[in-house]
Amino acid sequence: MAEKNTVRCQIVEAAKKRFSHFGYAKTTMAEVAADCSMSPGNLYRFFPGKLDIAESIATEDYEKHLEALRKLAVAPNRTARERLHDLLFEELRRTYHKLERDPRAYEMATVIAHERPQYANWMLANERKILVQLFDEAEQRGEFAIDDKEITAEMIQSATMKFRYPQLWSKLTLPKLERELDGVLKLLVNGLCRGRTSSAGSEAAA
Amino acid sequence: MAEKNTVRCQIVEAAKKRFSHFGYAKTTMAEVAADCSMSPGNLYRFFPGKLDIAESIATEDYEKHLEALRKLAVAPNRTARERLHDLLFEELRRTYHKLERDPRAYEMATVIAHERPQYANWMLANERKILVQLFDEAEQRGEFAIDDKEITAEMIQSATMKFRYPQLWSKLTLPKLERELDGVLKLLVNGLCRGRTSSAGSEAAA
DNA sequence: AGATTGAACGGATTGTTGATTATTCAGAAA
DNA sequence: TTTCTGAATAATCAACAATCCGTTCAATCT
Repeated sequence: MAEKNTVRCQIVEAAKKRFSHFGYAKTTMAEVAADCSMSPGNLYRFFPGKLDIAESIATEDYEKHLEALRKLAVAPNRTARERLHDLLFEELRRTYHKLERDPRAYEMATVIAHERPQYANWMLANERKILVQLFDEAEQRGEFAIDDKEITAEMIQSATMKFRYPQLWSKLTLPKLERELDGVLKLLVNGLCRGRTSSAGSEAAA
Repeated sequence: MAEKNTVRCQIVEAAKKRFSHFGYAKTTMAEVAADCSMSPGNLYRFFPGKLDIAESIATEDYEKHLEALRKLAVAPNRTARERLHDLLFEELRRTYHKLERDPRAYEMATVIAHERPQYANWMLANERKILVQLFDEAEQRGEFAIDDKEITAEMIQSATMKFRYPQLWSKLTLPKLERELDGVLKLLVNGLCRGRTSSAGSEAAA
């Protein structure tokens, strides 16, 4: 990813600096080109447009996140329930901290989400694959009983939507969001119906 | 509600016509006043401001909705699960159709949500009361086993957030939303854990 | 040939100005 | 006195001009 195509990388790095310092809108293609000692027109031999540079930056970061999620999904010595917990919390915390720390990230997320609606779907689909894998394993171990794993993964995503882009839909603090996610997860795992009161209560949330 | 304070009512009715015909922004206080044969200044003896007229209209409509929900929550000859289903579907369908039918409603919802953030919380709290009542009954009948009903109601609202203001957060069609809500509800009721596969499948969704 | 430039195009954005409108309040009507 | 008015005010909005910037491409360089 960082090896091939050095010029592309140079452009991405220059843009990364500008975007995070001045924001996406306030950065011009001419500036990025100048940082790379080339003409604006030449950028278009490497990217179809400005937005694609932003997408490239976002994707690079997201791939790291995905890798972290994959690790959590197959962590040894953890129950399926615990691993599901870890996945959802990692998702919440990463997004929360990213938007908290860097207000520019919010701008980029908004622009990409608006101009490339499919991008968010692609991310969801990636994470669904991880969930399905987790469910497969959980079923073999007899922890979960799931009809259609792909559909179930979609439902989990539906139900945890509020925690995926936290500060977009509420002004809640991270601790409050964590408590809420923990509650939702407990419900999703145990259900409302009378049955196992699953001795394991909520895990540490602070 | 419609009896006392005839002048207030007259104002609300005039505003209702204007708002739904021309929209909130394109309606002026002077026009509403003229429709009531009074001066603009006089409106302020009955409402603190323009937004409060809109809120009044919204609340009047919402009270009807709440009443419908209360009825569904205590419908005889229905299991708790079915009543929960009815509540959530009524919520989804009402909002969906309201925004579908009348683009002006979308404008008003947006303005109120933006200028009066507490309004949405008030609505959620109202509906939580209904959920708690439903849970109380369900527990007595042995259908659900719930620790803290108030918290559980919050979690249900969290998990079904996507279906509360449907076209705000997705471009899905009503049938797709209904299928998804059905899936989420099934998960919330039964849980992921192996246990009862609850012979009752999903109820009619189309 | 292929790679690169930078001036030129047009769509979007910004700043400015003038008009509109929510809200107030001193005073007129009842 | 209480109820209402409508002109005054300050904030917002709409329209227009000027500028900016993403993108293209004919010309230049290697």
